Amino acid sequence: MQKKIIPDIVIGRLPKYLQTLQQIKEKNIYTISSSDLGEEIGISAAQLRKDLSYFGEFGKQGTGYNINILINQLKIILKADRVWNVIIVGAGDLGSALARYQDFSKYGYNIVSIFDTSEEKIGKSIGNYTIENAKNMANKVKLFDVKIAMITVPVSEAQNVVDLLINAGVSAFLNYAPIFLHVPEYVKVESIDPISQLQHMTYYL
Amino acid sequence: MQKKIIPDIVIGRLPKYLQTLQQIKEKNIYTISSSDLGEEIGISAAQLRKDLSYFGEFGKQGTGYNINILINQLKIILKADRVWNVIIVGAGDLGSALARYQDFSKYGYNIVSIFDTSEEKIGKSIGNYTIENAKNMANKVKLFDVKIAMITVPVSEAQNVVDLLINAGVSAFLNYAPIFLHVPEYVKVESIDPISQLQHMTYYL
DNA sequence: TAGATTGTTAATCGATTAACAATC
DNA sequence: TAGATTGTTAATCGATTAACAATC
Repeated sequence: MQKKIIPDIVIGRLPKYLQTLQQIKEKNIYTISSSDLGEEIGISAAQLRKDLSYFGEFGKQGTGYNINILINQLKIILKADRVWNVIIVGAGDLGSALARYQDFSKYGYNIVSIFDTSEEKIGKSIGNYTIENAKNMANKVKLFDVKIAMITVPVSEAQNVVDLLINAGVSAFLNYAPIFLHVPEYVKVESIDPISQLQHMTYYL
Repeated sequence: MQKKIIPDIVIGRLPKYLQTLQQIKEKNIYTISSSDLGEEIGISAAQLRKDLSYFGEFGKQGTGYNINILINQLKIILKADRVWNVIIVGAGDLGSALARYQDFSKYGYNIVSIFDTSEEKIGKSIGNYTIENAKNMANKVKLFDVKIAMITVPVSEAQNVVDLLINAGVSAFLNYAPIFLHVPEYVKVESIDPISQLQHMTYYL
């Protein structure tokens, strides 16, 4: 029996739902309708209900959605109900800022190591971490069953690093290098490129 | 006569085209076909040609696109052919990393100031900047005709900061706070939220 | 019960792709 | 010239929305 395929665009919206629900929960609100939640997220009520309906029936007619239940369900769906080991590759300004960023562990993304190739940087400490030699990446990945890597190396290195890590078993990349990464179909890449986002906006200015 | 409206999803792809073309140019290649460029970007040749055709006829049958010409055209379209003044609000780890990031000015985004409210931080220097008192934001925005702000303040402050800056004349926000910002229709917001991107990927793991 | 709101269907809207005449 | 590749049209595919019976 084939598993019903859920559009990736729907999956991409779920984290926003989860995030917003968690913020609403802080205000001691227990229940919310699709139209109120939609407004908070900037999405139509119909789309919200449709998106959620791919995964089950989480609401109640007349009252809406129980916030705690929906939060828990979304966490399960997104596999955000567990801890993932993550590495950072590249200990420049950005990699260092990421290593110090507290929210990753708060949301279950446990940073195990930060790597660099520079002799000058290896051994130095950043926050709670000591910069490790990039030569040990593959070992560490296998040892800690790391499936997720954040890439903050220069464009010229990015594809090589990614190829190496895929071989070692990594299958999800948060990519900060402004380059399109070529990866096998089963590997996921999400890119962060502020320059592109700025250019997207300046078009309209 | 009404201006033909170009889908926002098309605008969002143009920066990637520009970026990739600039990287190809470095290899001293002068001409590229839509299928070769498409492959490099991870997009179909048809879509690439369709996207570009919204703005003009930039290619030549038989040979493809002249890379220099296309780069220049894309820069004009995206208004990336000029210098924009930008401010950073929030001088935490992330704001500081952004202030040190060299590529913004390289691509025409001139950071004029970084602001914070913390007495401890005001007056301290980060890279080439001295952290300024957030109370002076509106003045600075007007003085330097700032249209773009990068927001790295806590979630609890983000909406207030944005409201204040919109009043001062800012109309484009690169938002690093994990919250949906409510803004008037003419204001653009692009958000960067690594946690959401990680959750998007862990769904598939 | 009456009002509110869900989950879902069908209609609409929009984006992507295949195909090809035009032409470099 | 012959081969390659564009720009564009029409067909297809997919996503969003409107509407409403079901029901809390």
